[in-house]
Amino acid sequence: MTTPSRTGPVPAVGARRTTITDVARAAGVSIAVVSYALNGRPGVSDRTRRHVLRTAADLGWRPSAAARSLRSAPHSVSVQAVGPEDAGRATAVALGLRSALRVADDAPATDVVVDVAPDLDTAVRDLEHAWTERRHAAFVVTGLAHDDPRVRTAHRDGVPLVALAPPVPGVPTHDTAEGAAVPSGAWFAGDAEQRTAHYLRTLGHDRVALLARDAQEHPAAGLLDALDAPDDGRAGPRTGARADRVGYRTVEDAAAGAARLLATEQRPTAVVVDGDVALLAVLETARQRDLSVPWDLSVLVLEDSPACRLVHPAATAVSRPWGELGADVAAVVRPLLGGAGSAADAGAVGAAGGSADDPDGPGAVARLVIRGSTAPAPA
Amino acid sequence: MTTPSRTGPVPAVGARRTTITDVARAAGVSIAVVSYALNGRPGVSDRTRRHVLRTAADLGWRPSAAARSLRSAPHSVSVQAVGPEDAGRATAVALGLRSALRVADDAPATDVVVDVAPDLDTAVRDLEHAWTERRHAAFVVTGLAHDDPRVRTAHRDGVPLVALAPPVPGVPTHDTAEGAAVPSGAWFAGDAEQRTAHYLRTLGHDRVALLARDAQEHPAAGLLDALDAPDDGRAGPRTGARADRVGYRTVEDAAAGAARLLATEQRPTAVVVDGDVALLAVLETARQRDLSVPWDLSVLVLEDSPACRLVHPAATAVSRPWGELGADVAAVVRPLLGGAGSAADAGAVGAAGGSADDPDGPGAVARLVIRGSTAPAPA
DNA sequence: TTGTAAGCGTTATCAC
DNA sequence: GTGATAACGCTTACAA
Repeated sequence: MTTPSRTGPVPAVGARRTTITDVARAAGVSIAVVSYALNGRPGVSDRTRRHVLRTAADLGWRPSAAARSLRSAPHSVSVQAVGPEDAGRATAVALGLRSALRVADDAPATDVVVDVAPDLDTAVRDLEHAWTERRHAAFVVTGLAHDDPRVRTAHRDGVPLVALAPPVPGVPTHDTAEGAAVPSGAWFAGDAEQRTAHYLRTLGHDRVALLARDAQEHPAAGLLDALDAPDDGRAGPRTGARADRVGYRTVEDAAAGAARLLATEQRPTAVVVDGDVALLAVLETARQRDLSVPWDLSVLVLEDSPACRLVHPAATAVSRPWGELGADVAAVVRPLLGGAGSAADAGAVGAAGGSADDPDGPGAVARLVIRGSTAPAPA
Repeated sequence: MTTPSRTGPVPAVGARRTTITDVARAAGVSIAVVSYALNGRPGVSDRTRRHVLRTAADLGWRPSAAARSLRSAPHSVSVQAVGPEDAGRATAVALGLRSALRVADDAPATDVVVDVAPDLDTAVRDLEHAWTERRHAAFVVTGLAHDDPRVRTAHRDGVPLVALAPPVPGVPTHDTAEGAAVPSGAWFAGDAEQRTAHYLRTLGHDRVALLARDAQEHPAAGLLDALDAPDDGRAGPRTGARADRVGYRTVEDAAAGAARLLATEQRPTAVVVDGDVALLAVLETARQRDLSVPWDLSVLVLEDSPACRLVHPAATAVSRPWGELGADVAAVVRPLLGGAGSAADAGAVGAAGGSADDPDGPGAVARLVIRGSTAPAPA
């Protein structure tokens, strides 16, 4: 496999691109043979195949994404990010997905792109448009808002949507029971909310506050429910801890919300925050009020980050391995890519999704990383 | 312009997509007329045009990106992010660019996608591949590494690359002098480094340390140069402040680096950090050593963020308006989009880029936001 | 003003 | 095992 020139000759600026027709002519075969050889399909002799491959490399041939997806299904996957806050998650998922999708080094490139939408409305339109134009083989979303319109839309139109989120009531999951040919549905990403609620309850916190961005994210909503409900098995005397929610939009909002939260006499014994911004706001406010974390106040973050490890005390956080979740998505998405299987293979998606009715969902689930910012509630 | 159904009928799941052929048949005209009408080109009577547009809307027609870019240039722009750290920047740029690119509400969608690469090598390959496949009309990169291979590659292959970064020595800028038909080159994003260096020098800091990620980013490199050099005009007695550089890769590295930096007797009077992670590391270390910021130690951040406003004291930071820079890119990129002008319009790029030889580059430049973390050097 | 037809680069279905 | 050839959806001469 010694390629004479690294990536083929430099394509001259204005030059027409090399097509399989060029390769066919140069190799002295027909374009059909070239197509077969290039796609690793049977029906070509090994000698011819090698010759064609070599010629293509020499000529610096590269597939045309447009022409390819004109005939067959597209070979790309879109990961959607809603707003700048979502960028980290979407990026991590995209990286995990693309590394899992790569099989050979120079295999028919399945590319993973991130679609970044300013807001949820735009995100919905992006999704509809991209789908009706069949721009991508599959769509991945991560930060599911409460009753997210994207899920409804996708379900209605049959969009191959993979939602990386806790199960959404009323939306079909990837289980075999459903067995739909279209993998639209929600993916379980661990039961971190339940475990978090249980952990806080075990520590004796019964006044818990939630400081989270205004867009109602599901993790937060799930946590509230879990806190309000009595513990699963042993419905002991302790009723659910009462959790209050404070929303914020801007950085200043977050700081103000934290201040308001800690000002009251009946201040919470634990504050759950949705990310870095709220974490820093709470820590700073606590410092100003001479509240010691974790002894006077426990703080728990719903999305782990480098900042959680750098603040003092380091923050207990729910760590969602977005990269690994992205990698898990590869299995669901692969059958949809025009590549090997034809459209008749769509049924196989049900099988791939079937691995998800493992109670823990995909292999990688959210974990609660306990650090120094949480302690038993003050007496 | 009252569209009967909002976005047209729901395309049935397995159904073939509606093509201009369908529209033509339904409207009782030829496909050429439909194409002209849909693209707002002259040569169709107003009556026919309205009829066609209406029919297309009724049928829920959407253009096929693949088919379109098979003939003409693609209508999409790619913004590249290298690694998770770059995600925020790239996302902001993409959002600014796409909002600036949108003219009408349902105009021929130019879409902006983010390509996220795990590392620089992959990024270079991504760029080469996407370009040779003519997947996008233009490519935008933001976090230029020192002597970034992407710039060289793009220059060599004639890739329409817009680099949002300080000027790179040896790489042609978007000035009219160059006048190349291909807008490959670097874009000026303000002289924040010089101003930062000047500011620190003015405050009397002559032992400055830089704590930055190992990938040599240009902002950091530029700052070092600026600090080492004597002040521009008045080359007074004070020689350049000596700046030392400490690199980090992981979060733990950053903390260790901060500790090492502040442990020495001859510790710097000011530390410049490249982002949130390093900022928190330095602040926490300072707190542990009972160093008061800013009186014992000044801290300055090279990339503003919400965290900079939430820590105490709030951190002085260079604020780069990536969203606005992205919007500025729209002017450069527009002529490249297959849309209105033909390939002959390529020369117009020189004109658009010409606005960049305004000494400040694009309209939006980096600013130094002075907050509470910087003060005169201790005596 | 409108219709016809020739591509664009690939894949897939035939014959040979 | 290989070679023609017809799609795919759209743009664009050029003809009517």
